[in-house]
Amino acid sequence: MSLADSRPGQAGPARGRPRSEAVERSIIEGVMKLLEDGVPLADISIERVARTAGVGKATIYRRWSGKEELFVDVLRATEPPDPQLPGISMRDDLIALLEPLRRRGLASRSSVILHNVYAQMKSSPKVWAAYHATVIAPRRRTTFEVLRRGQRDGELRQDVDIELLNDLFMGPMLVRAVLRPDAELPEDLAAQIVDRVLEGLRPDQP
Amino acid sequence: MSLADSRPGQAGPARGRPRSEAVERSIIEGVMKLLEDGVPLADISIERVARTAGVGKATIYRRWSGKEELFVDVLRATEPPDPQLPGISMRDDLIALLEPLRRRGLASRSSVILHNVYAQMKSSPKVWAAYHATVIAPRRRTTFEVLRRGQRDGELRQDVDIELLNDLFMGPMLVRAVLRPDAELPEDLAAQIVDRVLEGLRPDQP
Amino acid sequence: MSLADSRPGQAGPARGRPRSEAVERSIIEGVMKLLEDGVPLADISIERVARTAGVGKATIYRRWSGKEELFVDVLRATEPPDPQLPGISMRDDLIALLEPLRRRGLASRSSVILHNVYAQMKSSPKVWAAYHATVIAPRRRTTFEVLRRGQRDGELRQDVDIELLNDLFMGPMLVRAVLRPDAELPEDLAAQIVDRVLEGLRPDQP
Amino acid sequence: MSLADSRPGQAGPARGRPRSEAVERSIIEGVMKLLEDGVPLADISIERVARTAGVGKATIYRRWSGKEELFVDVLRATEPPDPQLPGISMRDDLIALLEPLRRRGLASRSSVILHNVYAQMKSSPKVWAAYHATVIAPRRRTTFEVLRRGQRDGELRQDVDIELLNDLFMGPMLVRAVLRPDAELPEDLAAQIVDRVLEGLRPDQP
DNA sequence: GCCTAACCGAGACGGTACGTCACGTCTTTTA
DNA sequence: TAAAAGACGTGACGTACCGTCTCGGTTAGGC
Repeated sequence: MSLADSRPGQAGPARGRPRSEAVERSIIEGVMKLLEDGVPLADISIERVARTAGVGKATIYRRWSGKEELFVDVLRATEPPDPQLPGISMRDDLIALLEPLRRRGLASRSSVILHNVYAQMKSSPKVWAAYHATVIAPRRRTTFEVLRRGQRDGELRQDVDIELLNDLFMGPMLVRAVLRPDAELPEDLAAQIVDRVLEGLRPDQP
Repeated sequence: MSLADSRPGQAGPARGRPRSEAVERSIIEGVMKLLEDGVPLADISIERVARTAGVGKATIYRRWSGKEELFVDVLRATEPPDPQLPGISMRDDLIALLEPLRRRGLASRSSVILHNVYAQMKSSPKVWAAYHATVIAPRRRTTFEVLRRGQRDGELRQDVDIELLNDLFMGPMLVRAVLRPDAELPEDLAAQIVDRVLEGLRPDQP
Repeated sequence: MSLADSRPGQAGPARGRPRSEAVERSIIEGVMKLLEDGVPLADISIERVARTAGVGKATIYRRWSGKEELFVDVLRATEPPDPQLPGISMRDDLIALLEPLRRRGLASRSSVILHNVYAQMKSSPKVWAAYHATVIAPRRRTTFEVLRRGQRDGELRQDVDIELLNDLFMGPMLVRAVLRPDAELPEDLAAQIVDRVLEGLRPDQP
Repeated sequence: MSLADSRPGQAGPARGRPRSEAVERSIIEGVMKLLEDGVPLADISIERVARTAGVGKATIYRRWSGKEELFVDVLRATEPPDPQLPGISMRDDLIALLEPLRRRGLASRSSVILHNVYAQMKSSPKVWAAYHATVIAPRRRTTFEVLRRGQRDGELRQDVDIELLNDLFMGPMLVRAVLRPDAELPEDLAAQIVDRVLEGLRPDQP
C-alpha cells in the first residue's frame, strides 16, 4: 500500500533486524510537524527530517527513494477516508462525495500540507502518477458510477456528458483550493454546487 | 509591471550604467528554453539559467530576489493577452474569456511552463500573491462584470450567486489543467461549459 | 599536532564514519603539487585545491577553517626535521642548526612553497602565531640552549647578549630568503656566518 | 617615479581633461586609513578602496593595473627618506643606515602597513622586483659603499666578505620585523649590532 | 566661447571564488 | 542486519570582487 516497502528483492523470511514501524511513523509524523509549524516545503530537507525524527538519513533512504516519494506517503496519511455514500439519491451521494473536499479546505493541518505538498508533487510526473492512481482516479470513478446510476434511475438526463459534469462538480472546490485558498467555504457549499449544476438537467426538462 | 525593477531606493535620474533590457529578455527566454527542452523544474537552478542565458549570476540576482520571483515573470511572459470581448451577448463574452485557457492547455510551450512553474510558485505565498493580484484577480473581475451585465440585460437570472457561477465556468478548465493534464480539450469545450452552466438559468425559467 | 583536528567538541569514542587520513594527505599533496607547478599562491583557491585533490570543498572546510590554516599545515609538511646536534662543540651545533635553512633555500620544492606561503601566512596574526609557536619558537629555544651551553663550557664570552647573537646567526639566512631569494648560497655559508660572528667572542679575547 | 602614470602611449601634449592629482592622493590615503583602522589586507578590495576614497573603480584601474601595483605606491609613501650619512666614521654611517629600520619597526602606522603589504607584495614577482629595484637595492648599494670606504680608510679588515657583512647588519632588524614583530627594539639596537659585528674585524686584529 | 577629448562617479556586466548546505552514498560502531 | 552517526564527492546557494564596459556629467586645453 505505502510506497515505503522497497526491501531489496527476496522471498524468504526477513533476515537480520526487522525494520521498526515506529521509526516509519516517526518520520512521517516529523514531516507533518514541520509542515504544521509553518516551515516552507522548500526548507524541508531529508537531512532536516532525519534530525527532527531523530533518525539516520540512511534509514529514510532505506524506505523511500527520495523526498517526493516520502511526501506522497505523507499526503496519503492526511487523506480523509473514502466517504460513505448514503446510496438513496444521486444528489445526496454527490454531496457526500464533495463534502470531504470542503472540509479539508477548512482544516488547517490538512490544508497547509495539501497546499504545499500537492504543488510540489506535481513537478514529478512519476510521483504524481502514483498519487493520481491511488487517490484521484478512484474518486473520479466513484463519481462516474454515481452519475450513471442517476441516469439509470431517472434522476439525470441521458444526453449529458458525464465527464464534463464531473468537472463541474469538482471545479469550484478546486478553484477555491488552488486559486483562492483564503476563500470562505459556506457549510452548504457542496449542496449549492450540486443543485446549481443539476438545475435544468432533470429528465423531465427540455 | 514586471517584478524585475528592484533598483535600490532612489528617485533621481538613473546613475551609472543602465540595466540592459536585452539581458532581461535573454534570461526569461533562457528559462523558457530549458522548460521546453523538458528539463524538470527542480533541475533548473539559477546557476544553470545563468549558463544558459550566458549571463552572470549576479545579473539575475540584481533583478529578482530568487528563483520564484523570476518564475513569476516567466509565467507572466507566457500569459495570453487579455481577450477582446465581443460585447454582444453574455454567452459569447464568457466563451471569449474561457477560450484562452483552453488554448493554453494545448500549446506545448505554455503548457509545460504552466504545469510546472504554476505548481512551484504556489509554495511561496508572497510570490503567489503577486501573480494572483496581477493575473488572476483582474480576470475574475472581468468575468464578474460580464455576469452582472448579463443580469442587467436580462440574459441571466437575478438570484444566482455570481461567485459560484464564476467558479463553475473556470472549474473544468482548472480540473483538466491541474488534475488531468493529459485530458483532451475539444474545440467547443468553452461553449460546452458555458451552455451547460447557463442551462436553466435564463430569467424566463422557474 | 596538525591543525586539522577540529572535530566538534565531544569526548566519547568517535561516532559515525571516521575521517579519512588518506584524504587529508591528498589535500596537502594537492596544494604542494600546485605550488611546484608554479601556480601563484593567489591563484590557489580552495575550489581549485578540491579539484586537484579530487575532493569536495566541504571535506576541506571540515578540517581547516580557511585557506591560511590549510597553508600552515602545508608549510609544516615541508619543514625539515629538527636537526641532530653533534653535541661536541658549540660551533658545530650552531652550524648544524643553520644548515637546514640553507638547504631549504636551495630545494626548489620547499623554496617555492616557502617563499609564497610564508609571506601569505604573515597577514593572519592567528595563523602566524600557530606557526611561530610550533616551528619558530622551538628552534629559537634550541639555539639559546646551545649558546648557553657554550658559555658554560667556556666556548663563548659570558657578557654577550644571547638574543642578539641568535639574530645575527639567523639574520643572513633570512635576508637571503626574504630580500634576495635569488642569492647564491655557498656550501659553507653556515660555517662562514658562525665563524664571522664568533670571531672575537671567545672568552680569551678582550 | 610613481607607478601611477600608465597613460596610454602617445607623444603629443596631453589632450582632454588631465588626471586629478587630488584623486590620486585620496586613493592612497584611503588605503592607509583602512590599514590603520586594522582592516586585514586580504579584506581590502579595490571596490572597498573606491568606496572609501569616494572614487569610481575605473579611476583606480586607470592609474594602477591591480591591487599589488597600488600597494607598491602605498608602501613607497610610507618609506622613510634616505638617511643622511654623517660621513665621519664607518661605524656612525652604518648606525645611521640601520636606525631608520629600527624606527619604522616602532611606528604603528608604518609598521602595520609594512607588515601586511610587504608580505603580500612578495607573492607577485614583478611587483616585488619594482620595489626591490627602487627601495631595497639602493640601500644595499649605499651600505656596500660605506663598507668599502671603511676598508679603504683602515676601519675594516680587507679580507671580510662585504656581502655577508651587509647581511649581518641587516639580519637582526629583519628577524625582528619578520619573525618577532612584537620584539622590543632598544634605543641603541643599531649601535649594538654594528659594534657586535665589527668586534674583532678591525684591521689591527689577527 | 565653443569643441572635443579625456576625466570623473556610478554602477551594470560576465566571471570566479567564497563558505554553507543538502543531496544520496558510504563506512563505522552499537544493538 | 538494522540503526544512528557522520564522512564523502557533488553541486547549488546567495554574496562579494574581479576587471571591463557603458552611462550622464565635468573640466580642461586648442581653435
